[in-house]
Amino acid sequence: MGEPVKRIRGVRDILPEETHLWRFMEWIVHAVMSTYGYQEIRTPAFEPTELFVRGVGLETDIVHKEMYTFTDKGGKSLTLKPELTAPVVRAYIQNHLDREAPITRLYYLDELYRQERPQKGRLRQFNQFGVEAIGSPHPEQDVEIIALAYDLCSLFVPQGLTVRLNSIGSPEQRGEYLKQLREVFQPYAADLDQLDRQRLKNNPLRLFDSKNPETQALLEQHAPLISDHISSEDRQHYEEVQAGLKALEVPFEHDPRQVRGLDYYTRTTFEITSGKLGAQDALCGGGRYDNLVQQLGGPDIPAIGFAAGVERLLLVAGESLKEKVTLRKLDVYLAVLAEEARAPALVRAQELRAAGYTVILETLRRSAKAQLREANRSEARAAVIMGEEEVKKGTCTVKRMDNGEQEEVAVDQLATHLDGILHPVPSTDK
RNA sequence: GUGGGCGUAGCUCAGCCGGUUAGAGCACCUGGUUGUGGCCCAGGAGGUCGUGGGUUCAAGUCCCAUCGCUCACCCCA
Repeated sequence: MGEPVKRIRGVRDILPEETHLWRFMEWIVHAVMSTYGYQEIRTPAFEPTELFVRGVGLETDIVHKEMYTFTDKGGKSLTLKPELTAPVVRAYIQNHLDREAPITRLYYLDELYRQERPQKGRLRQFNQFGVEAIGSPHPEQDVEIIALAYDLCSLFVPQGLTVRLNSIGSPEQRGEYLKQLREVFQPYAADLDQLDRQRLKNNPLRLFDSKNPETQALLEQHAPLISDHISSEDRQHYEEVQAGLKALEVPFEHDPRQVRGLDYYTRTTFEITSGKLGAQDALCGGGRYDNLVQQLGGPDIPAIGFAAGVERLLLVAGESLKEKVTLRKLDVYLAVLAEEARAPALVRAQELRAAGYTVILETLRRSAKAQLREANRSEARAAVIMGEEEVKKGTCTVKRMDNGEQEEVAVDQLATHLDGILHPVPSTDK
């Protein structure tokens, strides 16, 4: 036989005890998205590698070291999608959605792949839902997107969410800001640890991500804040976003140190974090990307979007979600006690299913005791028992699993009888 | 790629300063009922102690290596 084949690192099996939570979450996402007028888009699992290099940015870690890239038989470099904004924008451009309407509201619920070292809240294959609103440059669009993200996350995690908001302005001003940041920090370069010295050299914005308390203290004292160095238009935009969120009573905090890892962001960036999640505390992240559509060869159209991590939300929602989501109980366990009952039992099972009952049929030829135990274990509301006698008489024995009462009924009365047991007249119990 | 923690039954875990046939709880199976569940009682099955090497009279236990899982760093949802 040989060794069993094992699951590869960083991926997960989602077993029946959990799949119903996934279905619940997916259902909610579809429902809420449609109340906001967003429509679902599905893109391929893989794309030309170039899409991510151009869209996400060559300098980012995602492109740099996390992509599953392979060469197909034609020698073309393909990549399993590590994020969804670039593919959605590609699809938007390729299908000329910009010519259908001046604004396009898309959402997705999809699977991504990144070759990282797994840890809590981070897998190599994972799911995100998110939206891309392509067309509007105005702050009310930002507000709507953030409100939508907050709405959706709150439905799963009602407590302890924080919305962190920042504006990183436009690329033109950013160059100037980075220069300043570098200059201010240069004198302290020798005090930084190796990693932060690298950051100072390559991408000083990343210094804000440092977990080194000394670096954080230096930042506190000396670093200029990016939100103080944006253009007056950008500032105006940011203020209107904040005003809009206040009007909607979406709680948020201005986080001047928030810098996001993807190259395409402009102006508004935001994050929803949980605190109960360990080191990977972001449930949701997003922002405006006014230049991406053009950068990927489309028209000059502004856009904004977000993505939320399904696994992370489930991790935080966990137990409380399990209490909320109940499974439909099994109606009937069909026990077969004699050889001559096997064929008629198959027929009964199909009839009951056609009538809308959930039915499990015994196929292991076990003893009566074992079958009833199985009925109990599977939490069936009733056991329908068919043996020698019943077949002879054209009846079935129906046993209620809650109180043990049983009664023999004619085959043509079976559905009616079950109906009386399983759907009792509504009483005070809920 | 780097660092820490952990690998003993299907699951959760005991197993002392190395010492005799490696344990418990849960789950599973059988019986206590000619064809009747839960609770109880009796019994049963299930283990290359992650793997390989070393030290020793003797290794689940000590040492080395290796693989796996996990948390964290980097970075992100």
